[in-house]
Amino acid sequence: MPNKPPTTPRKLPRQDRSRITVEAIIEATTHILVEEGYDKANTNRIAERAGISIGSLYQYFPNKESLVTALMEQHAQEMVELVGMKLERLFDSPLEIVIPEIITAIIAAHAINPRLHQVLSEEIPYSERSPKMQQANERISILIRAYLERWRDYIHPQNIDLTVFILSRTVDSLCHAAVIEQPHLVSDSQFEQEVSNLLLAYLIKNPAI
Amino acid sequence: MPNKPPTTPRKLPRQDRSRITVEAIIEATTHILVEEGYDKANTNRIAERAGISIGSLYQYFPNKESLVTALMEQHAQEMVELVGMKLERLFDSPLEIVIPEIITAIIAAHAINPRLHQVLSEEIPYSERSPKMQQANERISILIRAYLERWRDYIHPQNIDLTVFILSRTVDSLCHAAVIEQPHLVSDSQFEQEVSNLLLAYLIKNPAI
DNA sequence: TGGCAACACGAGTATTTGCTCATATTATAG
DNA sequence: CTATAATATGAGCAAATACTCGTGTTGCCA
Repeated sequence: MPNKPPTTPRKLPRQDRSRITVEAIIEATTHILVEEGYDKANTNRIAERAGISIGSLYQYFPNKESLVTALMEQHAQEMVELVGMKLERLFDSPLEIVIPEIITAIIAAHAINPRLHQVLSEEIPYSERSPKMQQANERISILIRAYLERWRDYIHPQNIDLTVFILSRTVDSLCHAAVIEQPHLVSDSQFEQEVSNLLLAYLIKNPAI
Repeated sequence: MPNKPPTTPRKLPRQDRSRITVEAIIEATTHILVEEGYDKANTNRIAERAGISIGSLYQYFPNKESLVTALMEQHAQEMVELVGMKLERLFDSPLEIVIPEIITAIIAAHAINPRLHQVLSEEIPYSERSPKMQQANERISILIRAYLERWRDYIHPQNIDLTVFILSRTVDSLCHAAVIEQPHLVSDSQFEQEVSNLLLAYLIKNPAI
C-alpha cells in the first residue's frame, strides 16, 4: 500500500525564535486560505506572507497538507473544548437550558472567522481529514451521549446513538449555513430560538413550546 | 474587475458524433472525480478516460471549471425536479405524508452515487458555484414555501422564510451525512422515520408522535 | 570563547497540468 | 463531386508550484 506522507511536524520548535516563526506560518496560512481559497493557496505565498523563507516553512511542516491539517485540528480541538465546557458546567441542567446555550456558543465560534470555516469545511479534500479530527468528533459524540443518558427519562427518541448523530449534524450544519449564507440571521436571536425549538420539540416528551 | 472566464460550452455539438463525445466527457469527469477526488483530477486524464483527445475536450468545454460546473448543475436540476414532482403531486397532502416522502426521495438521490455527491459538495471551491445553481436552490425554496403557505394553519412556526431555510438545510445535510458517514442507516427505515419525527415535531401545532 | 545545535535562507529543480494551435479527418449540403 | 462546416487529433508550450539542499546566521552552554 502507498504509505502516506506524514502530517505531523518535521521538527519541533525549541527556541522562542522558531515558535514565533511557526505562529507566523499558521497566521499566514489562515490569511491566505481566507483571501484566496484552498486551491489558490500555495506554500511560497504563505511563507512570503509570514515574512519568512520557504525553507523555514518546510523545517516545521513536512508538506502543504500538514499546514491545513494543523488548522483543522486546532478548530476541532476548540469545538471539543467548547462543548465539553458547556456540558460539564450544565450537566444537571435540563434540555431547555442546555440546547440554546450550545447553539449560541457554536454560532459564536463559527462567526469568529466565517470564511475560514467555510474554506476548511467546504474546500478541503476529504483525504486530508486526519485521525485526530475523527477523534475530536468522537469525543463530542461521547459528551452529548452522556448528557442525553443523564436526561433519558425526559427524552422521547429511544435510539440514543441515532439521536446524537442527528443532533450534532443538525446543529453544526444549521449554524454553519446561517453564518455563511444568511449572516443577518446571526445577530438575530430569532434564529437561535428557532433552532432550539426544532431540537426541543423533537427531544422532549411533552413539549410546551 | 477581473472578468471571469466563461463556464458555458464553447461550441454546441451539432452532430451525433460530437454528442457522443460530450457524453463520454461527462461520464469520464464523473468517474475521475469519484476515483481521484477533485484536486487529483486533471483534464488530460479525463480526455484519456473518455477515449478522446484533449483537443476535443476543449472544443466543448472552455476550461476545467466548466466540466465540474456541468455536473453540479445537472445534480441541482435533478433535485429541483425531484422536489418539484413530489410537491406538485402531494400539494394537498398533509405534512405527515409529504415530509417522509421527500426525505426518502432525497436519500435515494444521494445514494445513487454517494462519492460523487461528496466530492461535489465537499471539495469544490466555492468560487465555482454557478448562478444556475443558486437559481436551482431558489426554485426549491419557492416550492417549499408555497407548500408551507398552503398548510399554514396547521404549522406552528410563523416566520416562513426562516422555516424554509431550516427545513431545506436540515434535510439536505442529514441525508448527505447519513449516506456518507453512516451508510448502514440508509437501508434502515428507522433513520428516515427519525428525521421525519424531527421535522414534524417542529412543524406541527399539536404533534401526536 | 569556542563549538555545536537550532534556526533561517532562497535560488533552483522537477514535476504537474491547463490549454493552444496547426493539421487531419469526417459529415453534409448544393 | 465538391466545397464548406463540423469534428477530431496530440505534440508541446507556458505557467504554476511543491519541495530540496547547500549555505549562512543566531542562540546556548561548557
